Amino acid sequence: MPEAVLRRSVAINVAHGNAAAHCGDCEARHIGMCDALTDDELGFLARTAQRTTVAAGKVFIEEQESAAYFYNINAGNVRVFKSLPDGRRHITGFMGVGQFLGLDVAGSYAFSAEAMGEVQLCRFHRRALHEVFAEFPALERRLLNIATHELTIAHDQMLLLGRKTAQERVASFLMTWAERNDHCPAGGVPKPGQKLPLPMTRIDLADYLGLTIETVSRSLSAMKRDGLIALDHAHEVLLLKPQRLADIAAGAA
Amino acid sequence: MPEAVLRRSVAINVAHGNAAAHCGDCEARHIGMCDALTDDELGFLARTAQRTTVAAGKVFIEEQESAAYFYNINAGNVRVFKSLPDGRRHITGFMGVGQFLGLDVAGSYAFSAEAMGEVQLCRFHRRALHEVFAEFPALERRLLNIATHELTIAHDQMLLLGRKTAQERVASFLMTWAERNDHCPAGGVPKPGQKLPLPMTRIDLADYLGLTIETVSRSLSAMKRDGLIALDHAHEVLLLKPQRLADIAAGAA
DNA sequence: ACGGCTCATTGATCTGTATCAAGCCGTTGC
DNA sequence: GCAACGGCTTGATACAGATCAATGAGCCGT
Repeated sequence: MPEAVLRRSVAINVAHGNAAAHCGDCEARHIGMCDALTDDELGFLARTAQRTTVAAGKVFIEEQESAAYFYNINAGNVRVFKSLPDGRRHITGFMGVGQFLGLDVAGSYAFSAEAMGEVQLCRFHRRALHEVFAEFPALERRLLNIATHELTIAHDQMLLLGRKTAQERVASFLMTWAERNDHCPAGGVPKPGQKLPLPMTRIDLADYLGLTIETVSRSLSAMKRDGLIALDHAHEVLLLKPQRLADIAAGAA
Repeated sequence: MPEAVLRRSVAINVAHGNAAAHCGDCEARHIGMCDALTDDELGFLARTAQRTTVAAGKVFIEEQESAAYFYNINAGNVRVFKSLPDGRRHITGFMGVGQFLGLDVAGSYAFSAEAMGEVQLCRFHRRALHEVFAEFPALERRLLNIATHELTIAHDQMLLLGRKTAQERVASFLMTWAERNDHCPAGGVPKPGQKLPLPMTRIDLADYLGLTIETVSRSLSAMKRDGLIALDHAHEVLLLKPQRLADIAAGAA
């Protein structure tokens, strides 16, 4: 079963319970920023947090709006994007369970965020979070680590967007997505035949990789033709030659 | 006089003095991370810092090398870049006085850094810096703000690389570079006729914007032909119609 | 089972930028 | 002063990926 789908159903279950005040029971606890905190600290945090549910397709953060909240994703996936006036769009990332939204913000949001399916969020008032920082410096340390890690990812993506070919971009995406979904043994390459769910549309992929849907589709088809992947359903690939894909992703000459 | 040149000569002067132990006198004090610190804190910091000089063209951080140091730039400019095995290069940023190098690091550097001219650096052992954090949480807060700001810049650059045309990329660069050089009144547009120094080569610009040198050159020539800029020397532009340039940069339809 | 969506694939053609190729200009060294 | 070099511009051509255009494959509602 694709992990993303599993996550979504868990999320819906939780939504029916009344978990709002219990960060200790939060299904995202061990993944995101809350990992660094003790139960005491979580209790404090819970008082400043609100649970919200966002319907599929809803844009719940709009670029330019004044940035009142930070968010932590408890369930579901979110696309984070920026747009140009004529409608061109670029997706800066797909954020999943445990990930943090609203880090790169000063005053007003520099991005929009849209729920890919139904999404469960933990929402913090920005001001309240600063009080939490004062109380628990560990959280701030944790956020610095997260920001630093996202910066590295962003720089990798710049290399991809600035200098990689279409095939290299798609191969790179498959590798990082496999890693995100825990399909890579510690820094290595996924095992041959690994099944990989692609919850996003081709439009999402194109907007993430700086390509068009047709080029994404053609790149995947070419990989299929070359026996690198199998692609029976549009939203699921089998990584037949992961090492070869990793080499292409790395731009091996 | 172009600001970058001025900065460089200041740097050289300082290098001849013995400023190594006196962060309070540091010419970069009010610009970078040290801004958040008191004199006491600076004294503590000075004990863990080393001044170094790097010759023009020297690559002083190599991607993949284990990341022993953080750096603060006291004088000069640095290009930060990533490379692919076949030599393709992408410049993730041009770093100047007061800026911090080595933020997006875990274990080994994810980027290389090269001195564009002679560069003066303040070098901190990573471990020592963590001790400083423990002593002065303000520094950590400051670094989170810096990382967060860099993340915003990185996301803007992704939009540029993924979705903007060559002209839009060059116009965007001119606008952000003007802002970096304090040529923009508080969030506005530079005044018409503003002189802007371009200390980097066309190759640098191309590698920063995901283009080739020829395309950068042609884009600049087109802007010149259209009366948007004047370009008498290769390393200096006059922004004749900054508002129009800003519109192009923003992707105005 | 069927019509009507939306999304993905595939094919034909076009185009923005890359690549290839001179020439030019400013600087350095003799 | 002049040759030689490196970096920039300009022109001619090529090509990767965009755009335009069908067609196909799921999927939902009835």
